Amino acid sequence: MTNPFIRKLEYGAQLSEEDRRQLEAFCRDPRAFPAHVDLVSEGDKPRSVHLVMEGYACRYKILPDGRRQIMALFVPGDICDLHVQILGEMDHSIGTLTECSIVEVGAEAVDDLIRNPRINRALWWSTLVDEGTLREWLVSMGQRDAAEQMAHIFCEVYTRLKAVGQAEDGRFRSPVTQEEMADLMGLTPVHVNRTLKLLREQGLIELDGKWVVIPHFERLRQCGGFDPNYLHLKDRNASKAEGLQEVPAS
Amino acid sequence: MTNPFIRKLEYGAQLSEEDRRQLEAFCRDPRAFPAHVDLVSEGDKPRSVHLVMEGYACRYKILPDGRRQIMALFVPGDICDLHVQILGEMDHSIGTLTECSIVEVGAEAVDDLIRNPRINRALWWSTLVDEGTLREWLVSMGQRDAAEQMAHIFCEVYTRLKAVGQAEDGRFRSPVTQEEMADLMGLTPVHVNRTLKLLREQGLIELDGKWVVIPHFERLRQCGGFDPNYLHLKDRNASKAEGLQEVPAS
DNA sequence: CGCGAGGTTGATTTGTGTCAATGCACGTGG
DNA sequence: CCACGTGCATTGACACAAATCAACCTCGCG
Repeated sequence: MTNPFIRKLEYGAQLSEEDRRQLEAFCRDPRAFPAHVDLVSEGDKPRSVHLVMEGYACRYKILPDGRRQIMALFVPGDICDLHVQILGEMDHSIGTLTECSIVEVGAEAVDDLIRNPRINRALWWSTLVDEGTLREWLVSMGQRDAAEQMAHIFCEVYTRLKAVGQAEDGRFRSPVTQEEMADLMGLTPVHVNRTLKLLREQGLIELDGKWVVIPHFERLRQCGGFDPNYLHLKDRNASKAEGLQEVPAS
Repeated sequence: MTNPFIRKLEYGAQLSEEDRRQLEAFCRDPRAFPAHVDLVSEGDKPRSVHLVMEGYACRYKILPDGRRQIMALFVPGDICDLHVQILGEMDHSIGTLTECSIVEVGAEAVDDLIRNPRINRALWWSTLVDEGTLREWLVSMGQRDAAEQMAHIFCEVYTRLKAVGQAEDGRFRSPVTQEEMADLMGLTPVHVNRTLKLLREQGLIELDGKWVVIPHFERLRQCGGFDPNYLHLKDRNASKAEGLQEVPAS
């Protein structure tokens, strides 16, 4: 099982072999995108739905004066805009950060998935986790200083990547520039650089080319005050008990 | 029509008389809560769903060292935790800010609503708007300085209250303390006080007891860079065309 | 080999936090 | 009816984190 989408959804519901086949079919035919291009732009009428299979993408907004805020990071297995067709127009943009392999499908294909109650439950789960992640980012921006925030986000990204088999033990690829990290954390590139240096000096992270190395996760976790509960990755067993129970259409 | 829940959902879908009766029945039996009590606490297993009919409530998180971040503000018509039963445990708390009148119902009652395709669409719409609001708050915390952020949030609250008939022309009740505003904006109470003073000096707002007065909305809007598109309050006519079209179960 | 994007560093400014004192309104009990 | 306490708002002096400005460095690539 190397399909990150299926791996991710397994955390949200107990899937059958048949469910997995259905999801596999859904992911057939990903398309390659270069780095730094928009998949959807603010103001667009939403049409297709995007699922990241490889690479990193993000959700962002640009203010009239050019300031940019990244509001979500998408890693393999993440769906960017499930259900957004309900809204008349996009209030933000979605773009790639790196080269990406992306499944782009129409609303009908999503509807097919959603008719499967276990998959529906899993997709709802992923929507709620996305919201929880956004909330945690808000907490980081509001209450944590730059070092805490950076440690927190490294912990989160590592945990999310690990969950879908996209991180090695204690290290993950991060071809993200410091300027992009700045847009993500609401800081200046200069301060991102200094903060990275600080974390390096404290031995909390190491940067090895395009890899981020976490020599001692527990120390980094503590620095950022990271508590993975908001990712809800441990619920699978809890939901196994009621895993076959139908989630009401919603 | 004074029911704020129905007024709000009218923005998300074209409702029939029958739909309104169903929603009205759903809201029967609100319960009074005092100010500053939790409706749901972090770590709880989620059970009931909460709908605010009167007063203000909020979603918040407290860090181990006591810092608090408010992540969402609920005004009359807002549902706090639709669908959260899917998750094993709450990753945040929900509490009242003022005295509140709140409808508290089990998941089954929500399922009944959701079987109605127009109401289902409207609830999806409200979920997406909540997410959009959260994203906009992230932008505020990341990119806007204290004055911009405060102007922005006043514009948002005024617009949301106006949409459900809970604000008068150019003024709304705000029995929120400066300390709560601080938790909401990620600032200190002292700085909130100074920022309020600044906005007052610039004639952008006036404080009259428990009322916030906006003498000239356009000026405040411009100060905060507020663009109401993320509230998606203008979509009703757009969706009227396809208003009766069934939203697929999801 | 030279150019450019991204990374690094230092000096300085600015916005916000911190600490501490004061004011003011309201409610309660003597 | 007054005295007091309590919660919230206000203000000032000062500390500190992050922004800003500017220079320089490094490395990959044409």
